[in-house]
Amino acid sequence: MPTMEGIAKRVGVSRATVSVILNGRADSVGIAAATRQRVLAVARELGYQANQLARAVATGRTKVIGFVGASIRNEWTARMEDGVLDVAQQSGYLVKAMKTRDSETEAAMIDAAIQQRLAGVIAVAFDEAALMKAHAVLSRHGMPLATIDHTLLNLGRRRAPRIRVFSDDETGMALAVRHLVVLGHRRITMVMKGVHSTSWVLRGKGYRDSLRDAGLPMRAIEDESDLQDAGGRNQLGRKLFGLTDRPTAVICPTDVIAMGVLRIARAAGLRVPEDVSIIGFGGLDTGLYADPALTTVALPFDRMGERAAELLIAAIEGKGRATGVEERLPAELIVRESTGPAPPSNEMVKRPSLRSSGM
Amino acid sequence: MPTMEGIAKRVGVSRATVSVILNGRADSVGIAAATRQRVLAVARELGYQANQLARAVATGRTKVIGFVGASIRNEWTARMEDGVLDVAQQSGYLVKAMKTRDSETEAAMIDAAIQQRLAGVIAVAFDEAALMKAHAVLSRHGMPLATIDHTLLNLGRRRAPRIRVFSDDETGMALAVRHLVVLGHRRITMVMKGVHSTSWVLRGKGYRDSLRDAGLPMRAIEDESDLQDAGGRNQLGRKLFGLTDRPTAVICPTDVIAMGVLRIARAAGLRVPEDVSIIGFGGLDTGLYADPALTTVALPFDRMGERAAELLIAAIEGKGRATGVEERLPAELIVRESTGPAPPSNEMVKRPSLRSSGM
DNA sequence: CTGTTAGCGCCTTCAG
DNA sequence: CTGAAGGCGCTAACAG
Repeated sequence: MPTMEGIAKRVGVSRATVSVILNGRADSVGIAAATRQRVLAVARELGYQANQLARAVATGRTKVIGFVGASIRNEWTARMEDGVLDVAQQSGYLVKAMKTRDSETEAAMIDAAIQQRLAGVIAVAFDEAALMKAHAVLSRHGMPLATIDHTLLNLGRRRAPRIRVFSDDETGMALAVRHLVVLGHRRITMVMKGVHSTSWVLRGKGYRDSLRDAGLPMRAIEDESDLQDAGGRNQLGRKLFGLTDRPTAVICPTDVIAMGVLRIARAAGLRVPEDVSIIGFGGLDTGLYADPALTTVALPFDRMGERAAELLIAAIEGKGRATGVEERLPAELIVRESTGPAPPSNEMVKRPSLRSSGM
Repeated sequence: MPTMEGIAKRVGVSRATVSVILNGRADSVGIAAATRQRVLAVARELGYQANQLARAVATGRTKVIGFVGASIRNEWTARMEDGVLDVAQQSGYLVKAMKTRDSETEAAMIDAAIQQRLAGVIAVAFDEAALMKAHAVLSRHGMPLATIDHTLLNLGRRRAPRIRVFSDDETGMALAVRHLVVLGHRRITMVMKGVHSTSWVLRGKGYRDSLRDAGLPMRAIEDESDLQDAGGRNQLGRKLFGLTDRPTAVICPTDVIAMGVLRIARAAGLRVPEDVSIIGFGGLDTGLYADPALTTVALPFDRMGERAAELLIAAIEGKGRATGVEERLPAELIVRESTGPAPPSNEMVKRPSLRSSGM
């Protein structure tokens, strides 16, 4: 564990000189090239590694940001963190990853972030109350906060403004509807499974508004059954395809639900996309491996992480706007194989065979 | 940004007293309850948060470990990190996540870890040369290293022994074979797609050995085609099901490949599992959403992360064994829907219909 | 029980 | 161009 002190006396200069050289300000201050060479050589020889901790306490700033979210176990959160890591690292920042379970641990992690004197933190999908508190605590310590979520909370822009990055779920859903309309679909239903978050609300709104704009009838099917389970699939299957005017296209609020609907359709003897088109939402990897590969509206998770990090770092380095920054990132339609032209209307009366097993 | 100094003079005691109280050693040292109350009260009132950085430079130790791996974008790496986070946090440790791309960034991240004076680091799937160097550098600074991988490198156990956690892919594969054998399968082939790592070698070995033990003929099909692509699937389809004595079961080295084979089988008009059983390897989430849900050999990614963290922290705190620690974690067979009894032998001659499109 | 002193490794004026 | 001095916030003996 070589220290500047060591290098200094080994070379025969003051440790201040060593400090200047090792921090790259050698020429702005003016150091003899020879001296610099020797110092650098000895540093390398000794395997010197700056103690960033000591440096941080001395300067009062750190190049470390925090990423705190529920669980990296979800593909979307993992992709966000991945994006954060990418830009953080290439900007010379390190990231501390923290996992939360409830608003209690959320608060605990915020405290930890402060104790570590992080330069800023990125919070994903915080509980509203926890978010307010986190913002208050953080801004009190002058630490910028960036969130990746859909909460519309106004946190006040006095001290430290919030940086907010989120996806445009509403327009994304409109993309899905338009895609189907262009393909000739007229009976487009959406499967709903409760409302899990603001983003789900937005997806529902996108569906309704676009359908209205297109002058098409809207039909949302509420369902709470477990699609991992044959019985659950069977139940949704009846609601979905049990009617004579069954939909020619179904929109799902997530890719996982779409995968379930894919199974339901197949079990009902419906071909995808010939008899029915199915479209997911999210753009998760799993849709790539579906049969047929899932058409979906991809959300820019990686990009959201990247932007949050970029904006946060800009704020940390004083290059950002002082007022609150909000950035809505566009969703993108990825057409794969589960959507196709609407079946000719005479075929539309064809009733699917609803077996009670196998679904 | 209240400091101990501030609290001290606010209460009217020395900052040493404050330090003792705030570090919970109040009664082991002996402090008047009244004093303690006041200090604690003021600390809370001021919103005091200890500066862990300063504490670290003073004590020379940190409660921060590093997790460095290729990309959290892969479900397995994400799950490992998730496991690490779980045990680290509940042990009072924080984790710094670092992403590497090549052996160059691997080395850079190791340097960063040292500069941050981390307590230890967990490295995932490092390049062999980088691993050797990392171990050398780290042990030179007295930092324990835990790896999650299959490299058999002997790094010497002198200074800091390596902690190694890995999955038992070989036995896992034996589980898969046994499962199929019990179901009556006799023609079990394995799809190989090059050898990507030591773990793949182990999987192949597990397949061959178990098959030999069962006295069954072995058949591994080498294939490099892209299963995302219909043409690629078609190609593998011919190799797999084009023969008269087509296999009744196929084993895949990964779940993603298994998903592709599922598509191939369906396109060939083969029912799964009635006509052919398909089994994956890995236990990724995507297999859950397959149709039929994929039977697979699940690798304990989360657990691997947990164990690596537990072992590393034990080493950090001096509770671990001084010699190298190796831990092989068992794989687990998860039977879902893609495997079933072997078809009666008279059916085995049935040739699948090989359409050239749709596969 | 409390205060004093020294020091962790580094940074930052400010004289020489 | 270089050295000395003081400080960051906290810990760790060791006296009072």
